Order: sequence, then structure tokens, then C-alpha cells
Amino acid sequence: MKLTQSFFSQDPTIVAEKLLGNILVHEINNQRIAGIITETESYGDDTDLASHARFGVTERNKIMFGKAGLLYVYHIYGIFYLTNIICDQKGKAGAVLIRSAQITEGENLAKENLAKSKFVKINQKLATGPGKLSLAFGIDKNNNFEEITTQNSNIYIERNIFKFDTIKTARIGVDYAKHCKDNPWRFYIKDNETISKK
DNA sequence: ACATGGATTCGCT
DNA sequence: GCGAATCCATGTT
Repeated sequence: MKLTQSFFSQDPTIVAEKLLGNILVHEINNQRIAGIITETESYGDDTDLASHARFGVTERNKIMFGKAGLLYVYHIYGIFYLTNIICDQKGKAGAVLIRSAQITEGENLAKENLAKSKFVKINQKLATGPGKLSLAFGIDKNNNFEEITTQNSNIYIERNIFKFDTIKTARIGVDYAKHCKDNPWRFYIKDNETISKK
């Protein structure tokens, strides 16, 4: 069962927390890469000084103001693509960054994808950290703007509820964000091995 | 056209 | 905990 557009239409902070434990799936040429989402972060509107939306609407970030359930994939450090899902109501900027997952299907394909980059080391943890996750799942700029809640979408989140403890901390890599840098908008599954940083 | 910087990763201390 | 590597795409001329 795919997560719906109405699920993503909520406040990104709520979506980020609720996303934990669900399954991220990418179907490529009839092969599936899937993994349990173990770590997320939420980014808000122009009041969030860590969000791309803080500069107002630009060509790159306009999608953040668009409808929920769209994929926002952008390039960073000249090296990686990061995978986000647009949240909240249309017109209100918001997104959730998928930071880590525990691969459950398509491990070999994920390894092949990781091997395409000389900047990652291939080890047991195939999708820890947003750069590696995007690479492992084969998500890049071609998937930007893709809708993940339609019936025929190749990328989607599958509902998977189970019991675990959630840890909330400050987001990673946003020291520049002044008073917003300590907002507890990063969520991860307690005691999970795939978390990028403690 | 072009200068700039970054929601990272890895390896060393 | 820190810093280098690395380079594309964005945002601004």
C-alpha cells in the first residue's frame, strides 16, 4: 500500500517522524530496490533558516512550494544527489530529507549503483547518509519533480508499521542556520545500525 | 557566461 | 572532532 498524497500534505515535521519504519521502493526495469527508512529530517518554509525555501522562490526550490508527494532531488558538493519529498499544502514550502535506510531488497543492484561513484566506500551500510542513499537507490536529477503517490509511480513509500523508539535531534550540516540549527527536526530509529551519525 | 558554495563522505587525530 | 576532496548546478552578471 503506497503512502498517499494526503499523508504528505501534513506539516513536514510530522511527516518526517511518521515516515520512519516505512519502506522506500524504487522499481527499475522490473527490479526492486527497497529499504526501511531509518533516518529523516524536515525542512520548512522561509522561517526555517536551514531550508532552501529561506531565500524565497527560485528556479531550484520552487518545487518546495508545490504539491505534496513530489520528489525534490538536488545536487550538492558537486558529488551527490539528495532525495527529498515535498510536504505540506500547496503554496506552503516544506520537505522531508530521506537520510538513511536499511536495504531489504535489491542489495546487489544497490551495490552496483554505489560503485558508480568514487566518493563512496561500499560496505555493509549501503544507504547510510543522504548521498549514499540516493546513489544506492538509483535516484538522481532525472527523478526531480517525479510524483511518488500515483498508482503507476516507480518510486514510492510502502506503508509498514512496526514498533520502535524514535530519537529526535538537531539536523546535520546546518550550522549556518542561526537559531534554527538546533531545531529537533531530525528523526531516527533508536538502536538501528544504519544511522549516519549518532 | 561564470564565480561561488554546499541538507556530504571518508579518513585521520 | 576536524578538514580535505571535489565539481556540478544555481544564481547572479
